[in-house]
This record gives sequence, C-alpha cells and structure tokens, in this order.
Amino acid sequence: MVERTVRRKGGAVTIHEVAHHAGVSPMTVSRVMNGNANVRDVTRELVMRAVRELNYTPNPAARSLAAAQGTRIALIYTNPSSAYLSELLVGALAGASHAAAQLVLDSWDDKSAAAERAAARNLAKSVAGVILPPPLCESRAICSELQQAKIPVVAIASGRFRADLSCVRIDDFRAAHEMTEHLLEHGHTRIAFIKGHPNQTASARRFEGFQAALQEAGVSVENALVQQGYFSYRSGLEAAEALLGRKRLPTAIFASNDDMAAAAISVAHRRGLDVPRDLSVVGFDDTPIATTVWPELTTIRQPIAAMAESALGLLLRSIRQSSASENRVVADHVVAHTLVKRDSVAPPRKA
Amino acid sequence: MVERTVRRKGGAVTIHEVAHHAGVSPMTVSRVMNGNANVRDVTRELVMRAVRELNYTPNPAARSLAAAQGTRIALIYTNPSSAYLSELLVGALAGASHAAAQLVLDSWDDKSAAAERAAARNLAKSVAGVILPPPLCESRAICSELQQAKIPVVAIASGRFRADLSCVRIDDFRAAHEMTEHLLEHGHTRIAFIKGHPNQTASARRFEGFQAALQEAGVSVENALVQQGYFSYRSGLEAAEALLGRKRLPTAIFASNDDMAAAAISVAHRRGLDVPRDLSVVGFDDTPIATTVWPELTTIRQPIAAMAESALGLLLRSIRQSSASENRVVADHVVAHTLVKRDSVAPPRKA
DNA sequence: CTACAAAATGTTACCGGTCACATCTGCGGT
DNA sequence: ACCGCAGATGTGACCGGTAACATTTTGTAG
Repeated sequence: MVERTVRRKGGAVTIHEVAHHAGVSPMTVSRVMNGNANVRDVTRELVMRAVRELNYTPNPAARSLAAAQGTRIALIYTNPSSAYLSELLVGALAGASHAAAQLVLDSWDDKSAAAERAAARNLAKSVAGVILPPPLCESRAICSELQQAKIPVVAIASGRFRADLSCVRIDDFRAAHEMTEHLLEHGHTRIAFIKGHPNQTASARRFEGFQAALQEAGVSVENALVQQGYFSYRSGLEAAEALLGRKRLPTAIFASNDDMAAAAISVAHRRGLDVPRDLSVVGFDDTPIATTVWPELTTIRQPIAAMAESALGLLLRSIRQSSASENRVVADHVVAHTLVKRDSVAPPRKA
Repeated sequence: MVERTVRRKGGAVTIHEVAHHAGVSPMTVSRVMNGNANVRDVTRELVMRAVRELNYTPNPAARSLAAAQGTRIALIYTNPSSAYLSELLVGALAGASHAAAQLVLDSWDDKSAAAERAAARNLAKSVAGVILPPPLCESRAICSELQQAKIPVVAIASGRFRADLSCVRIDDFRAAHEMTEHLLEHGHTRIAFIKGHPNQTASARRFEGFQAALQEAGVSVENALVQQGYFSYRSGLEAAEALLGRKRLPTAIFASNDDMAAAAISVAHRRGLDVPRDLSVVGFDDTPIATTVWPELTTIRQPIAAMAESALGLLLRSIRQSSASENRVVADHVVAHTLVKRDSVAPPRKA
C-alpha cells in the first residue's frame, strides 16, 4: 500500500505537487518562485494560489544544489558589545532561516589593513554575500576587496552613505535631534554632550543632530560642556567626571551611547546627585544596560535585529539578481528609530 | 576545451573526484565520511588520505537532499541576558556552519505549560533536533513532548543531571567551591552569599559549593549573611543593601552571578566603601558587565560558546545515529570552567 | 578444498530543484 | 495567407550526495 514514500520526509510539499495542482510544469513553478522570469500574469496567479493552498516552501537544499549557488552568507564582526551582537545575530538568523540561507560567522579582531584584505579575498571564495556591521563597514580595505571579488555586501549602520555600498541604517542625525528636543521640552538649556568614538561616522552625525537642535532652539552650544568619549563605560566615567567636576553643573547629559550614560549616572550618584531630580541623563542605542541601571535610561532605540534581517533580505535579493544580470544596484534603507522615554529625565531642579 | 564545467561552481571538490583519486566507488567514500558503516581499515585510510589531499568537504545541500534528512536544528530561548544569548548564538552558529546544519531560532516568552506543549509538538514537525538552554531545559512539559516526538534534545547547563536528557554543562558546585576557597585564601571569613533564582537548579548547586568550601575550612555559615537573589541587578541591589546595612559588615560578598555582583559594588560605593579595600566582591558567569564595572569583577567564566558548539555537535551525532539505529544514548558533558581573577578581591581590611 | 554466511564494495535510482535548450503559442509585417 | 520572431511553457539532464539492493570479496566451518 505504501506507494513510494520510502525516501520521503514528512509532509514536505514538493514543486511537482504544486505544479500538478496548478496544472503547469515544475519549471513554471520554479520561475514563479524565483520572482521574475517570463511568466504570464494569469499563470503566475494560478501558481501562487496553488502555492498558498498547499503551503509550499521550496526545499533550500535542493535549490542550492541545483543552482550551484550556495547561499552562504557571512557576517563578520569585531568585538562589538554583546548586546549588539546578539541582536544582530537574532535578526540575521531570523532572516536566514526565513530565506533558507546559511549564515556563517567570523570574528576579525585586530587585523591590519593588509590582513583585512587577505581575509576578505579569502572569504570571497567561500560565501555568496557579506553583512558588514560597524565598525567594519568603515574599512575601505574590506569593502574594496569584496567589491572587486564581485560579492554583494550590505553594511549596517554605516553612518555615511556611500554610493558604492548598500546600507541599512537609522537616521542618527534626526534621532539625536529628537532626543535633544526632548530635553529642551523639559526645560533644560545647560545640556552636556559626550561624543562617541571618532572612528565611527555615526558619532559625528549624532553630535551634529545635537548641535542643530540646540541652534534651532536658540541655545548656544557651550564648548566646555562637550566631552570626547569612546563609547566605553570607562570613557564615559572620565567624561562625566570632567563634566560634573565643574562649578556650574549642567542640568542634563546626553551621552552618545548607553554605556557612557550609565557611567554618567554612576558618577552622579557617587557625587551625591540624584538622577533625574538633580541631573537628567540620556543615552543612545537602548542596549540592555539601559534597563539594568537605576533609574532606567531614556534612550534611542535602534531596531538592530530588524535591521539585520532587512540587510539579509537585501543581500539575498542582490545575490539572485547579480547571478541573473550583471548590473548591481546599491540600496540605502533608512529604518525608523524610537525615542524610549523612561525614568532618567525630569525638568531641571530650579526651573 | 571546457569539458563540462557548465553548471559547476568554483573549485568545489566532489565525492566522485575523491572516489576516483582513492580508486574506490563514491559510495565507499560516503560511508567513510559518515563515520561507521562496514569499511575495511585499509580502505578507510585510503579514502581519508584522498580526502585530505584534495581537501574535500561534503556538500551539505546535496547531503541533506539525498538523505531527506533536513538538518535543521532549533535553538529556543526565553529572555536570557543578551550576553548569554550572543555567546550561545556564536557558539551554536560556529557548530552549525562547521557541520553544515541549519540553525533556526525561536523565542518562547511567557508561555503556559500547555502552550509550551503545543509549541514543542509543533516544532517537532519541522526540525530534526533541539538545543535547550536554561531556563527552558527545566521545563518538564517541553522535554517530555519533544521526547515523545522522538526528537533528539540537548540541554545546556541544566543544573541537575537527568537520565533522560543529554546535557552540556559546567560543574557549578566545584566552581563555587573554588571561588569560595579563593576568598578564604585571601583571609576572608565573614563571607556573604547572594543566592540565585530558585527556579534554576544551578542556583542550588552554587550555594552548596559555597557551603561545602566553608565547612571544609571550618568556617561556619552565618545565616544572616545569606540573602536570596533572583539573578537580576535589581534583586542584587536589595540583597546588598540588606547585607551592608548591618552593624557587622561582611568582608566579602559572593554573588551568584555578575549582575548581582555589579549591584553589590554599586551599593558599596554609595555607602562609601571602597572595593576591594573595604569589601571584596565576586560574581559568576563572566558576562560583559564583569569587565564593564569598576573595579573589574573576579568571577567564574563559563565557556558558553564552546558549550553551545559542543551541544550542537552532540545533537547532530545523535540525529545521525537515531536515523540509523533506534536506541538513543544520553550524554552528560561537563566542560571546564575558569576562575578569572581581576580587581575586585583583596585581603580584608584589618586582617 | 569446497561451501556458505558475513562483511566489504559497487550499482542504480532518486532526493527536489534549476539549467540549457526544444517546443509551442500569439502577434505583426509584407 | 505566410513567415518570422519573441515571449511563454515544457523537456530532459544534471547538481552531489545517499538508501536500497546487487555483487564481490573475505573469513571460516565442515
């Protein structure tokens, strides 16, 4: 009675069943599934319906085997915060399993430009595409090498938009602008700023957004209230120490990321200042530390997971296209950020 | 001149080339690659050499297609710390790409036991194996459902060893024991302990290790110096507050994880205590917060990434075996932890 | 030394798609 | 009407492995 179920897995619907159901050949179904070959709209609709009814999902193994187009995509990183990394991975993995791509990971710490070139060239041989989170996406060496190998690349959150590189990011300028307005609305005018690491373009964008908002409100930017930081907790400690050691204290501190904001809170506490009554503190990124410290930080949420997923989608589309036509398009996705209001902001003391 | 390179990718070595090189049939090579069919040692060696010389790697797509044995393995989690999650993912992904398995992720937050059962049953239909990190691995509902579906499961860091479930973990008891000895060696005798969340078996193990080390040293455990915590920063704050609000202060605090240890440091600072001069503080897990706070925490490092990778390996082996024979074996891997000495421990003040 | 079971190896078909190419439409030009 | 061309669809072969079965070799008992 068993027909030919010998080597077949569970309920997996195959392309042949769909084809039969739709009354067309498997090849036509394949064409429809892969977007755009020459298929008549009527036929396409027919196939789509069959796909929907049977709940068909192409078998990734068969697909990549037949197409000889391994869908391995690499995600390389250098010592990011673990929070950032985990969100990145969750997002990328979601995208990968959705599209049945295989994700490979690589950590490239402390490489010289030459080493980066070599690694990139090497990588190019084994994967079909690369996702480049910061700060790697700022490396000219890697990008050029990868592009020379004609491998699609999508950068994440590269501050500056480059005409030759697809990118998924938030609008750092506008986000910082909004956050500054938020502080201004509470009545703050003596707002200190802790800058981010100078090797990341996003840092500059955030500072520009801060400056612009202040200028628009007619508030002058006091140079002494701007400190250089490097995104680390330690650097935040030093910057805050400098800021709160002055005679005229600021009423608010805008740190370029959450780690430095948390450090600022810690320094404030040590100096007997209550947050937010005596000092408002805001951060950027909405990493876990934002909700770990007390009071919880008002911050900007970057949807990193969604960005990674989106990057993966872009990459896969780009891979399929490039295998078809020769021209590559660069995309620039700007995704929405969110201003998360929590407990670290209040009106200034003697407003 | 191009022979038949039409549909072939780059340099990918196929099983046929290896077979030809070794002078055997592809099937024999396949048998060798898959471990243990009946192959003569001489032949095996022959094949292995060819594999090495040609640097052959089986094509995962072809393999899973032919075997109709999709190697999708699921990793499900509930709101773990992002640090933990990212290490977990890095490790699992490393293992997956190494073995050419596909990893799928799922977050099961706030599910009732019934919902867990349903989700598990559902999951069982689409994946070949499951990795279960804490605290999910403590759920009877999930485990039983998955086992009923005959899906291999590997738990990570499930404190209690269960005869019916493979597990990769560290020896929490011994780790806590070592840490306690470390404090004793510095001359501490009034050592406070902040317990972990009672729903995790590892918490109990850590406390037991602490108690045992104290007893062996002839130091009595003072009940007032043991506080219940819940692994969160907040709970650590409260526990430390209780501990440091007493008249006779402890000279050291052993927190069951880093978050609570960091909280303890924060409380100490707020009370004007210098760490480690006035108070030593140690944590557990070596999460990023351990190196974020100042002073950096002495703690126990759990090689989570390695554990995840190992879990994946176990799982894949288990999957292949179970498809061959019917009996399933349960394994219990105990991996080595490390005592990481940093700056939060010093001899007690007036020793 | 033969016979025969068990072990080692080879053969064939097939997994589920996609490629190159063959075939079949419909349409306009002359 | 006829031809031709381009777009839409179908036809086999094939991607790189592995399950099942066929075949050969090996070990060994009679």
